[in-house]
Amino acid sequence: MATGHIPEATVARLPVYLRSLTELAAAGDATTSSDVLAERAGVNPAKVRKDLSYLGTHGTRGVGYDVRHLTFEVSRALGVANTWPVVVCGLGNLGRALAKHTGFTERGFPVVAAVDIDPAITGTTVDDVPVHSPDQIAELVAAHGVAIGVIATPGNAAQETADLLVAAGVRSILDFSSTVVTVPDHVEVRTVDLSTELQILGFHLHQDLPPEVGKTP
Amino acid sequence: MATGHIPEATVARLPVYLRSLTELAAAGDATTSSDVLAERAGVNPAKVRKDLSYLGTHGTRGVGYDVRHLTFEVSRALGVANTWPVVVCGLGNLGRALAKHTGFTERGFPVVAAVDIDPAITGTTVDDVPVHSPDQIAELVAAHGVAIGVIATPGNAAQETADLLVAAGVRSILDFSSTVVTVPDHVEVRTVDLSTELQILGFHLHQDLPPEVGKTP
DNA sequence: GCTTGTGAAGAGATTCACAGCA
DNA sequence: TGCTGTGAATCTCTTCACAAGC
Repeated sequence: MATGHIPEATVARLPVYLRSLTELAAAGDATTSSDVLAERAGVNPAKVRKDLSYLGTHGTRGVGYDVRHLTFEVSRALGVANTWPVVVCGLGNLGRALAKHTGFTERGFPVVAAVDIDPAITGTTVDDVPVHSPDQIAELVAAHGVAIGVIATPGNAAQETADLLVAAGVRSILDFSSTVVTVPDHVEVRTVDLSTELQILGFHLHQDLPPEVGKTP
Repeated sequence: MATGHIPEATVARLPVYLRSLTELAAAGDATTSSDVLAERAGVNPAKVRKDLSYLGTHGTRGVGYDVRHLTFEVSRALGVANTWPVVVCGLGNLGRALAKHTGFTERGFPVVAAVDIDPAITGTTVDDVPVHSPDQIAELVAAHGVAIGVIATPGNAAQETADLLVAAGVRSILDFSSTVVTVPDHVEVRTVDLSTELQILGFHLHQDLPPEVGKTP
């Protein structure tokens, strides 16, 4: 199958496959199979094969996939050859951790700047990342070719921050702020809400509990 | 409809609705509608109505939903009345930020302890959260009734940490480690992988680029 | 009037199961 | 023989569209 449209659900799994492939290569494996990849990625083997078929891959029937070649194909599909500079907005506990996180740069997402409203820290650096004031977002985006804005501000500043990022031309936002930000259609937002994740886990813990009495007071 | 099984996709949206309802109540609104909730949650109004119908809600046709009552029903469905103590494993940049994060306690997920392998910090505290060594996980879980383990260790320690948590009786894990951890069926794992999120955004940025030349070298 | 609640249709993702081929 | 690639079946989630009812 030729490289056409790749389903979202598949896109979300490609980074996991890529990581598994890197580990397999490091372990010296030249070939692998959908079973092995599925085991490592924690999914069904048929799903792996279908996912990879969207990339126009060619594994070898009876043998499996060439690790090096598949790594190349997954990498190309994800566009990991590109570097997308990131600006982190909001330097609370989480923002600071994200600004310091070295894994981002390794994967092609260098944190080129941070932004915070506190004048006491603008002008300083956090692990070599310069801290600027929010009204410099447009300049920063232009100067560094920033592609992705990370919002780690308190909830009440999130929309405002998103507006600044969008106005500056950023087309992708990763939002940690526990709020729903509204952006134009051409901007993609992914939300990571840590409290929501815990609440989902809490829901299932709660469900497993014996039924309560007095459900309707 | 009576409170029966609630679809996963719905469960994942309930915390967002709950937050919207809290804001509406704070703003003094006594009633609201699926349109308003949909707007705030960034979803389709029909989805809101269908989601709420799983809770066995009773809005009023022609009027809408009573904010107070709906808040109560969503809260009950999520089980937010419960408190689920959390232990944070791994005190790197991210683990430290999570241990300090005050929003968790506010939502019923107090961080009662942290765990790290570095003997230099065991015995200390991070924002009043005591730091212990990993071999004390079982004790900590038993002593505090820990329900949820957060894994913020480097990838190579994640599985080992998960095993300790599971052995100690933890039934829910929130994994930030960029690895797939394997656990028994009765344990629920949710994975939050920051690099993967960026890679998904990168994929779409890359897709919007003009087609490259030399796709197959 | 206006908004809920819900069958039914539609879209998307997952899984099965087996033909195809090294 | 063994593993891929994929049509078909299935399941899940979303969206439509409208009857029900204040």
